[in-house]
Amino acid sequence: MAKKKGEEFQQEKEIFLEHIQNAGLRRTSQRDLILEIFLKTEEHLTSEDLYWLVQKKDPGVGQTTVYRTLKLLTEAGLAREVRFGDGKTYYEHHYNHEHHDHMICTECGLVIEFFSAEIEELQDKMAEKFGFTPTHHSLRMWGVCEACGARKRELQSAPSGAQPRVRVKSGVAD
Amino acid sequence: MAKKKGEEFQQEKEIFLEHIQNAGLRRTSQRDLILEIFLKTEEHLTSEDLYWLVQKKDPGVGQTTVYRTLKLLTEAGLAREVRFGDGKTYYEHHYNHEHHDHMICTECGLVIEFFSAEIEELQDKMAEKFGFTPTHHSLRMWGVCEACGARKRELQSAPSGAQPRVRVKSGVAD
DNA sequence: TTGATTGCAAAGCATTTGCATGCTA
DNA sequence: TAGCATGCAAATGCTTTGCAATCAA
Repeated sequence: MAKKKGEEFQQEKEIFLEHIQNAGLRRTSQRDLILEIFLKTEEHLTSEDLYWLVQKKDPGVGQTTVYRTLKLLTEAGLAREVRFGDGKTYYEHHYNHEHHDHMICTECGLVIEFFSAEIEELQDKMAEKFGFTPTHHSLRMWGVCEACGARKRELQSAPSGAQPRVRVKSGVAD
Repeated sequence: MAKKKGEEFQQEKEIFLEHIQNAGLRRTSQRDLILEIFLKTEEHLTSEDLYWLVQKKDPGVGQTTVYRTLKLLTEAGLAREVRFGDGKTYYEHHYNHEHHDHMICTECGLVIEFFSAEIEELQDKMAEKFGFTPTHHSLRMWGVCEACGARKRELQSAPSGAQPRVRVKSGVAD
C-alpha cells in the first residue's frame, strides 16, 4: 500500500514522455501531475472529475490544460474516450488494459465492463462481409443492473434515494 | 412514383396520432409536416437537416419545433437516435425497420447498416451472466469502407476530393 | 375557454480557441 | 532565445428553456 512517489506506473510514464518527445512537445509539471492522478484513479472520469482531483494538489491548474492533456494521453495510447449517453466524455485507462465494452445501468449509473472474444470475432466477420476494415468499435448496452432489478422488484413505487453517477438522458440510446 | 399526398405511411401516421392522443397532446400542421418529411427521407438526418427540408415547404417552422417533434417521434417509436461520433444526433426510421447496428467509414462518412442475430444473442448471454437486463444497445464500428480502402491503395498520397458527410473528430471513438 | 404549441431569443453545457504571459529545451 | 504550454475569457456548436402570442380541442 505504501509506495514511494514516482515508483508506480513507470511504464505508462515512459510512454508518455516518449510520445511527448516524438511529437516535439514539452514536459511540464501540469502534465506530470495530471498523468499521475489519472493513473492513480481506476475509474471512468470526465475531464471535470479529473480537474477537481488535480485542483486538490495544485489549484493553479486550469480546466483547459486538463482537457488538452487528456487528449494527449489518448493520443499516446494511455487513455480511451468513452461515452455513456449523458453527453459527457469519460476517460478510462487504455494501456495494459484489455479492450472491453460496457453495460450501463440507467437506474444507478453503474458501469459494468465486459469482454467477449466471440462477439469481437463475429464483428470482424461482419465487417469482412462488407469489405469494411475496422479500426475500433464501441458496444454499449443500457438497462437495469442486478441490484437495481432486485430493488425495483421489492419496493415497487418508492423513489430511489441515491443519485446515479451517470444519469442517462431521455428516451433513447447514446 | 406518383402517389397521392397522404396515401403513404398510413401506419406510421396512425401511430403518431395515437401517441399524441394517449399523451394528451395536440395535432398541429407543423408536426404533420415534420413527420411527413421525416418519413419520406430514408437517410440518417440531424435535426438541422430536417429543419432545412421543412423550411422548403414551410419557412415559418422553427428549429425548436423540429427538435421537439423529433423527440416526440422517438417517444412514439417512429424514430431512433444514433450518433456517429461527430457530436451530432442523427435520427433514423425505427418503425418497421429491423434493429441494426452501424459501421462508419472515417474516410468518406459512409454508414453501413448491418444486423447479426448471433451477436445479439451473445450480447444477451453476456448480460445474463452479469444479471443485467438490457433495454437497448448500440454497436458501432469505425474504419475504412471498401471503396475508400481501394482508393487509398491506389493513390497513396493524393488528398481526397469529396468531404465526408460525417466527419469523425480527432483520435478515438465516440 | 383552456391549456398545449409555437417561434424567437436567451440560456445551458461540454468543449475548443485566441491570446498575452510563462516556461521548457 | 524560440516556440511550445498555460490559464483566462470568450467563442463555439448543439440542444434546451423561458415566455408571450397562437391555436387545437
